[in-house]
Amino acid sequence: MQLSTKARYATRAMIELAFNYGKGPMQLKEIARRQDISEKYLEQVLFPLRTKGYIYTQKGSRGGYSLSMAPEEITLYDIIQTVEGSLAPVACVDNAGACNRVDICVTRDVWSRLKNIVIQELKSINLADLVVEQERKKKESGSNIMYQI
Amino acid sequence: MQLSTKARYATRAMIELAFNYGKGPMQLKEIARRQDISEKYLEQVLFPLRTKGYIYTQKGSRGGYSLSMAPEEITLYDIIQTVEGSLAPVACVDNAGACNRVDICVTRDVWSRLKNIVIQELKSINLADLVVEQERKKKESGSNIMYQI
DNA sequence: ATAATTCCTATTATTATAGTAGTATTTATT
DNA sequence: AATAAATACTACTATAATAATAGGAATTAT
Ligand code: FES
Ligand code: FES
Repeated sequence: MQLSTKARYATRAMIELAFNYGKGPMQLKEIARRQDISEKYLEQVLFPLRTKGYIYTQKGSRGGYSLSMAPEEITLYDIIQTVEGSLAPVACVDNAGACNRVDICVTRDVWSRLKNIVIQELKSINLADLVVEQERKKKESGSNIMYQI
Repeated sequence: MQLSTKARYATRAMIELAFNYGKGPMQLKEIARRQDISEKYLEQVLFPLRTKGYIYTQKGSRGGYSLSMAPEEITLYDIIQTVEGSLAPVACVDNAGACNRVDICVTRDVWSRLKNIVIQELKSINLADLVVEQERKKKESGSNIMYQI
């Protein structure tokens, strides 16, 4: 039940973009540097977020990444689901064909509920929430240090 | 966020033992056969459940496995936590030293809540619940077939 | 004594994750 | 038009975790 680093990297990068929202494109190199993530790997991690339309990329010189909608509109669920795929703890929750006796299985209902409550929780948090919370923590801790997550 | 087969095998085996509760020891071979799990692998999977005291094993001829407490007293959390270890989606939730800026991290709180709601859900279901539900499903489906999960 | 069982340890195989590398394409700037 | 700086794309490699297999030691009812 561990979250993949892919999901964590994507979340961290998206928070960077949320901080940068409205300020033009931010380069991959910069995101990777600030978050201490391999550039090439981050590139692959972010790719599906682009195809799903959460981020907009501008190619060429002075290009970069930016959110393609307001931070309020992007939830943690959107991000994690996009890079991790389904949040079902077992395959048959999404695809009944994956197990051979789904009609009589007692745990499937449990896994299904589990999936739902996780989704619900992740949907309840958007990037704007995280930015606000980040600012609050920064102020509270008196630290002006670059954040890292 | 996939559940390991280890966790699923353990759950299935424990449900078998719950069905067999009060009827003496049940052999590993029998559990493995009914659930179509490799004997040798299941042996390893069940081992920690014994050391944690959820199951009692009798060695030697006519030996076998049995629950060491009533099915009501064993929750899915007990089983899964025992074989999978912590349910924290990221390491720093259990061990603040795992990340370097836990004081200022905004997602850590999210992961922590996620862990808690999953635990709460898994704790709410015990083996007796599953046995009852299994019987109900069997009756409802009119099927007398050996169950499989 | 024997047969049937769990206990223990080591090894291997398989899969998924994480990371690296190199080239192609696009675009702002000069 | 040339150049430099960026993303896009594809392929490969390394690492780690999971799943499975194997064989013998210890125990116990018969
Ligand atoms: S039917 Fe898939 S876990 Fe039971
Ligand atoms: S401190 Fe561990 S995820 Fe942020």
